[in-house]
Amino acid sequence: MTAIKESSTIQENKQYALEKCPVTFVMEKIGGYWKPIILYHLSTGDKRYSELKRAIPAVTEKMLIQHLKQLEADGLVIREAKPVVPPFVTYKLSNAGTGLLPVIDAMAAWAFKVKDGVYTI
Amino acid sequence: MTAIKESSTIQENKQYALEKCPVTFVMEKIGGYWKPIILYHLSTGDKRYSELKRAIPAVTEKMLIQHLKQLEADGLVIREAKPVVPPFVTYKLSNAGTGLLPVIDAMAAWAFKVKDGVYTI
DNA sequence: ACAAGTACTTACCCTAAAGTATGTATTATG
DNA sequence: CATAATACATACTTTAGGGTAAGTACTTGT
Repeated sequence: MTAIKESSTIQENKQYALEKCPVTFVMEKIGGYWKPIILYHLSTGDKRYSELKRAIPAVTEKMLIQHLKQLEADGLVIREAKPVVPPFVTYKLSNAGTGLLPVIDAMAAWAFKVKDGVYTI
Repeated sequence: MTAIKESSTIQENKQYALEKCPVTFVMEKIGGYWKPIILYHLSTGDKRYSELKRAIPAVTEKMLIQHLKQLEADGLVIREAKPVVPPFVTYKLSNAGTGLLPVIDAMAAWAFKVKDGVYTI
């Protein structure tokens, strides 16, 4: 979980943007290539780690858990581990995570409008 | 506008995500620290370049035009330049850009819910 | 005995995004 | 004659994010 230099303009600006801009706040949570995709896959119900891995073949294991851990730390997903062997771990959306689905939907709606040429870009 | 290496895994994955995931498509357009903030400032009406600069003091000029140019290239904002001197350039939201406002609003709504403790994260 | 499956972890590298600093053209104004 | 104001541009450096590759622990199946 890559160390961050505690004093860099980029971090200060992130701080500024986080406080000033709710959108940036959301971006912090669901930004990155994989988080939205993970969220999407969890929106249809809980999934095991290995299920997610198979569902998103292009993601590396490092990226997958790294983002799962971040999503968990941000309270968007809930991890449940059964103390068995081989391990049995499932991930599911929390209330906050579920609350993000309308945002995801609004984004998807806009994306499809653009692709359907509704907006003559 | 930083040149991109045409063959790197990161670019291939971005491609994958762009095709598979409408959310990533939106992220491409409004991701980055400054784009949402710029969009937000333009949501209340057109602004001159210098007005934006003053309205967002933490952004550097390089970042500001770089993002404005990208937003323009993506058809989200429209640039209008009057051929006078000193230059007089205004930026405003296009239809597509305006179409994004509901997304921004949904994000803001979620962010405020989180901050108000609606979701016991 | 050894591979396979599970859910990770860790060390190292590479690249794209962000930041710093300075320069450009044009005209008005003191 | 020099400075200010406008809207940029550009060379160079830094940093955070993403990728590669390999290893860990524990058990079941062959």
